[in-house]
Formats: sequence, structure tokens, C-alpha cells
Amino acid sequence: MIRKGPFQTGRRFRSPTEGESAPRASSTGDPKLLKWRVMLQHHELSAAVGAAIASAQEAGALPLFDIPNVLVERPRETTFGDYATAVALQLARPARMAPPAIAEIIAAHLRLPDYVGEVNVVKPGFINFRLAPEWVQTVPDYILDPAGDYGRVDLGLGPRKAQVECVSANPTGPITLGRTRGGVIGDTLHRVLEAAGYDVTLEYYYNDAGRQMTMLGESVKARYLQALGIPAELKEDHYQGDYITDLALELVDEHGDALVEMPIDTFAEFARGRISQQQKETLARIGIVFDVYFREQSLYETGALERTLEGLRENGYIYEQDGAQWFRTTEFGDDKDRVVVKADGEPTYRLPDIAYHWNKAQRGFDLVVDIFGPDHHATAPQVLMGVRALGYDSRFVHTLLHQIVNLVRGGQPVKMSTRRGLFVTLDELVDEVGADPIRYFMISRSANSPIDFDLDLAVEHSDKNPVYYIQNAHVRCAGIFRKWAEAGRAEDADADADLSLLVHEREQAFLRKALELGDVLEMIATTYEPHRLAFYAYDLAALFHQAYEECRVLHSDVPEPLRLARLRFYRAAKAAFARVLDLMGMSAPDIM
RNA sequence: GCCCCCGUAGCUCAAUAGGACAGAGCGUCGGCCUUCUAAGCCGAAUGUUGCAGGUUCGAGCCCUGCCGGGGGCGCCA
Repeated sequence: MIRKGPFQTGRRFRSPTEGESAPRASSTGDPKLLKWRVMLQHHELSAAVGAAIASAQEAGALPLFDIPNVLVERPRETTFGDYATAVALQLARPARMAPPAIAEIIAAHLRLPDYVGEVNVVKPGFINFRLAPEWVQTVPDYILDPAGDYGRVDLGLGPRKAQVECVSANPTGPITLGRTRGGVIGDTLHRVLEAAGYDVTLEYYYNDAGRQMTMLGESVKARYLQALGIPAELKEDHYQGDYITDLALELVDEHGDALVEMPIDTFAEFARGRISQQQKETLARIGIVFDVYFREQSLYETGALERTLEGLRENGYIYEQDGAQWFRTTEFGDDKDRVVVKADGEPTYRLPDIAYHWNKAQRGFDLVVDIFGPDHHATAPQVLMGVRALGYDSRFVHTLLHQIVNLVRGGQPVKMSTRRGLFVTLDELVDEVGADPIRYFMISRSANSPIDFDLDLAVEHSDKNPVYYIQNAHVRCAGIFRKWAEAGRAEDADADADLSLLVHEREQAFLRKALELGDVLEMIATTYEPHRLAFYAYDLAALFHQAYEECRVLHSDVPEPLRLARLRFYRAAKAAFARVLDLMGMSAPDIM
């Protein structure tokens, strides 16, 4: 697919110094800003390279072959430029030519957008693009654009509905660290997908039916009776935690012994309500607020469960054996078939899980991301088998599996145990380290890697702690504006600053990185890898601190026009960090 | 026994559909606050990407087989 971009006439091999200074783009309606909004630069470059290949073929400079999708990416080394493509290497075989020669031919036929300052063909056959410095200077206006388009990307998919399901803990106890990781991954994804134009529903599936609820009710009732001095037994599979006793004592306080004859359900319902409320409040402490709490119980009440079983049966995937109903998962490559209704008539967890995903399919989501911990690695595929057995293409569901979280203190692993005094719940972790380190460290690793959560590092206030390192960038910007105001200078003095004065290498490096946010968001929205945001934020902060070191604003030596340009620069930097931190669900403090 | 994840610098981890010399942080060593901003900056050292084959112009990434670590394999969720 070749998209037509708003290309200007080709400026091939233009050197950075050769170009006239770029016109300022400060109003919202400016076509330059519009270009930012319309598509990411690498897509335009990709289209341009594709077009160059086609025109080289037309001119007979290249033989005829099918033009592949041209991948234009950010090279690892910034010395190679801002964008690069290896198509010439790919084309060596179909073109039966040496990659460098192909690259030269492509470069000669390129008609490039005006923001490209330089094109180089190098060694094995790479084509490197460098953004024009004059254009990079206008990035502050993009970041500060009142339309708020910085940190948004258009994936070109049109209106899309997405759902992110995460946490989904049973309402039988406090939120654990494993669930927290899933929650932070999910909420970050939720924020990024919204930035990428999705209408996103953040959803929590709520196991409030079946045996777990019975166990919960029995546990609370036993503690309740015990609190009244009535002998009661707590069985091994009952919930043992102190929070159960606390709930029981609450009932004693409120009702005395009036509930002794009440059924288990009464206790279960009370505990479920309380615990789920606590879970909700705890998650809100780290900025996770769900749009929908989907109750498993509702699948029973609406008859969805029966319809699911019937649907599977009608499609020939259900049979009876030993009194139980089996789902032929082997039809989809499973090792063995799985029970969906037990011999006692109770469904296993699989049936409601499948019913729930059928529900998701029927709600018309274009994309569903299910986030599961390591304990669900085996069962996730079975749910998708269910969706397929019900006649849906299950590819709209992406299951994202993550590894565990370990706590480390003093360089030693903290033994995970439910015993008192050890940090195992999210609430306790928030109490100890605060919300921001939790948000950051939970996405600081790829989901496939286990996390060692270092409790000492999380609260350390130094450049060793990435959380403070990143937030300090925002703090430093805020400090500049605070001093600016204290000096009695006008708040908007930099509104018409001459951005062409932003020629310092470190200013340019920061702005180039800031521009990359769109690429990062696109990547996350298509690969579902939010850890990239944590790495990006750190890299951006590093470039910021480097610029901050050398590019002073309030210093008496700084000429006034440069001072104003830099003020604009730091205003943009502040906005950029505010945006990135917000995408990560973290606060952007003005002072430490 | 089967399935999933991992194995990359002393440690913890990155590496964007297979692409450039494998990069960061921590730690180590050495510099920078009488001049505005040190919760910061600058510099140095560090690799047989677990092992052995294979595919490819090109492999940390894909395939096969081993070795090692973690997790999961219920008519529990």
C-alpha cells in the first residue's frame, strides 16, 4: 500500500546547513502541525521509499519485482540518523544486484518530505535519514500544541473498540503483587491504546460464583461464631487471613449474635461486598480505575452459561462421560478434552470463562487484551478454543501472559508468606513505597521476565532510582518557571520565542527523542509491550538532564533571545514529561 | 512425562516483522558544586548472547537436539 503524503518537491541529499530555516509553526491550523497529526514520519518515509523503488523500476534503473513493505525504523545508533531502512539488503535477491548499488538507485529516485535534512547510503546498503535541524527546532510547538496531539498517534485503523481485562482477582482477599503487575500492565496498555485512538474499556472479571464464595462465606461465619465464643471449625481450604477475622468482628459489632442462624450466603455476600470494595479502593491508590466490573454471577442469572453450553453442544463439541460434560478441546490441538460441567452438575471455571469471552465477542470489540499471570498460562488457550468452537475467529483476543514479582530487601529476597509482617499485598506495598515506584517498576521489565522489586531502591531519592530520575526532569522544568515567575518575568514571555536559536546539540537530541514518542506508542499499541514506555521515559530523562546541564536559561550569560527560546524548550520538555508520566499513570511533581 | 517463560557484561535487564560495531542501569575505577540548576553531569573498563548443529547474503532473535533456572499441568479458580 502506497500512501500519498503531502510531499514537497524532492530535496535529495540536502545538507543540514543548506536548507533555509524552517518557517515557524505556531498556530493550530498550520499545515505543518497537521502533518504531525496525520501520520508518523516513518510511515511517510516508508511510502516515499516504496515510491522511489517504483519510479526507479519505471525508469529502468531497477529490474521489475514485487515491491515489499518497506520497513523504516529508528536505528539503534543515533549516529546513523533518525530513521533507517534495510530494504536494499532485502532486495538484493529479487533485483539480483549488490545492496549498495540498489540503495544508491533508490536514494536517487527519492522524493522526500521537507523535514528530512539528509539522506545517506552506507556500508552494507542501509539508507539513513536525518531530520532537518530547522525542523527539529519546531518540535516544541508540536508538543505544546493546544490541540493536545503530542502523545497521540493515528494507526490508520479508524474508530476501534478495545477491551483490556486485567487483575480479575477473586473477591476473597487482598490484591497480591502478581495481580498488581497484571493491573499495571493492563492500565498502561489502556492508556496507550486510548492514545492510539481506541475507545478502551478497562474491565475486571469478578469471580463471585461457585465454590469460592461458599468457602468465603463459611470462613467468615466460622470466625463470626468463634468471636461470639461459639465453637466453630475452620477447615483447611477455608480462608485463613486476618482480614476474615476483621470482617467477622465487624459483623459482631454491628449485629451482635443476631446472625448466628443466618445462612452461609449472607456471610458470603457481606464479605464479597466488603472485599471487592477494598480491592477497588486499593487499586485506585495506584491509579487503576476500572470501567466495568463484570460479575461471573451475571452469566448464571442471564442464562448465558446454559446458552454457552448449548452452543458448544450444537456445534458438536460436547459429550458426556462419567456423568460429566466434556469439551472436545483436542479438536483444537489440546492434549486431552476438558470437563466443563462436573458430575455433580456444577460447571467448572472453564464454562463461565468461555461464556464471558463469548460475551466479549458479542459486544463487538475489535481488540481484546487478556492479561494473565503465570498461574493461568495453561488455561488461557482453552478459553480461545471455546470462542472458536462457538463460531468466532478468536484472533481479536490477544492473551498477554506475564511472569511473577519477587520482593527484594537489602539485596535478599523477601520470603512471600501470608504471615503477618511480610509485605504481600498491594496495600502494604503502597504504604511502604508509594504509588509511583509501583507503577514504574511493574512495567520496567518485559512481561516475559520476572521482576525483582527492590524495596530499598524504590524509596531511594537519587539518580539510581529511575522513578526519581525521570520525575526530577519534570521538577527541574517546574523549578525554572518558578524562578522565572519569582524574577517577575511575564508568564508567556516565550510565546513568540525564536526557536531557530535551538541549535545546541543537546537540545536537538532531546527534541528528536521527544518526537519519537509517537513511534513508541504505536509500537506498544501493536505489540502490547508497555515496558517500552518505561525505557523510553528513562532515555528521554537522560537526554533532558544532559541538556539541562549545558543549556541554561536563567544564567546571566544567556542572551535574551536565546533565553526565551530555551524557556520555550523547557516548557515543552515539562509538557512532554507530564504526558509520558501520565501515560504511565505516574504523577508529575513540581517539587521533590 | 507434557506445556509455557527464561538463559545476553560481575549483578538486574534492553535489543522495535532476521539487519549496522549486541546496548542501558547498578556495581567498579577516575573526574565535575567559591559562578545561578548535584535527587545532576563527564570519562574509563567489561561479552565465545548456556552448548552443539541447521536455515539465510545476514541469527541474541527462526528450526532441531541437549544443559541449566522458574512456573504450570484437577470434575480447584
